[in-house]
Amino acid sequence: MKQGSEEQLNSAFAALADPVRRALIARLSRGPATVNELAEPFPITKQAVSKHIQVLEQSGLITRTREGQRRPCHLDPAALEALTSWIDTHRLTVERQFRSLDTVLDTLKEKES
Amino acid sequence: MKQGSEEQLNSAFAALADPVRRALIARLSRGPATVNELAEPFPITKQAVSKHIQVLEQSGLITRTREGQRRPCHLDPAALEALTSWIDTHRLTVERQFRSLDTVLDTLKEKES
DNA sequence: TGGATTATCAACCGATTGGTTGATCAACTG
DNA sequence: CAGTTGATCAACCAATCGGTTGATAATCCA
Repeated sequence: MKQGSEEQLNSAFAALADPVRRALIARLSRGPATVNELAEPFPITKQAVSKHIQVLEQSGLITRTREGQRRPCHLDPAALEALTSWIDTHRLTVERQFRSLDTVLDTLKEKES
Repeated sequence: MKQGSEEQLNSAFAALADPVRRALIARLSRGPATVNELAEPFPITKQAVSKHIQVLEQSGLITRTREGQRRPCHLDPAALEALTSWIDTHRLTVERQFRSLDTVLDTLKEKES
């Protein structure tokens, strides 16, 4: 599932945009689980959940192993970290920019008095 | 644009899933800009960019002010922070879980020897 | 072997998305 | 005032999305 980092961000953010998939992530953060286990709490078909899981897998947010007929899902913290990293870069940039604007305003105020 | 926090996450993550909108975010992190300024680098129509901006505004990631006929856009760092907060919660949970699994494995290994 | 369990594939459907063109609105400027 | 500029609205289109049902594959178990 190799992708450019741009496509990684596309698919990972898109994956998180769905509340069902976010609930799956939340569940998997507490430990691996199979499709049936993951599907159980939802009022939709197992096929629909299976599709959601494939979306998560393709985005790199989860990985899957084989255990006989089961395919347990595991959350990948590194993939999550890549997202916070992108967001934080820009958040910090804008916050820095705000702070330097504050400094300018403070300086002007000082000159007034 | 009041929404439940669930819908906030839906729309904010969906907003970040598009590379054009992420580029707009990146641009706005370096300071406010108008629609025309934002649209200039893109090979799509100004109307399309205007739609992207409306998506970003609805998601709460940006806010807009009035300056005569211009509508400058401003990036909201708090909205970004809400996203990293959600992601980090689950990332930390799964990392904690990994560490405790490691501990169990180490304990087993010790018993072996 | 044959039946249950786990999971996916395939085809389809309605809604949403990202883009277009053309018209319109609102505010500045001569 | 008329013309230009900044931005949006409206209608449309192809592609994607989230869901369904039904069939199929693969593994386990008795």
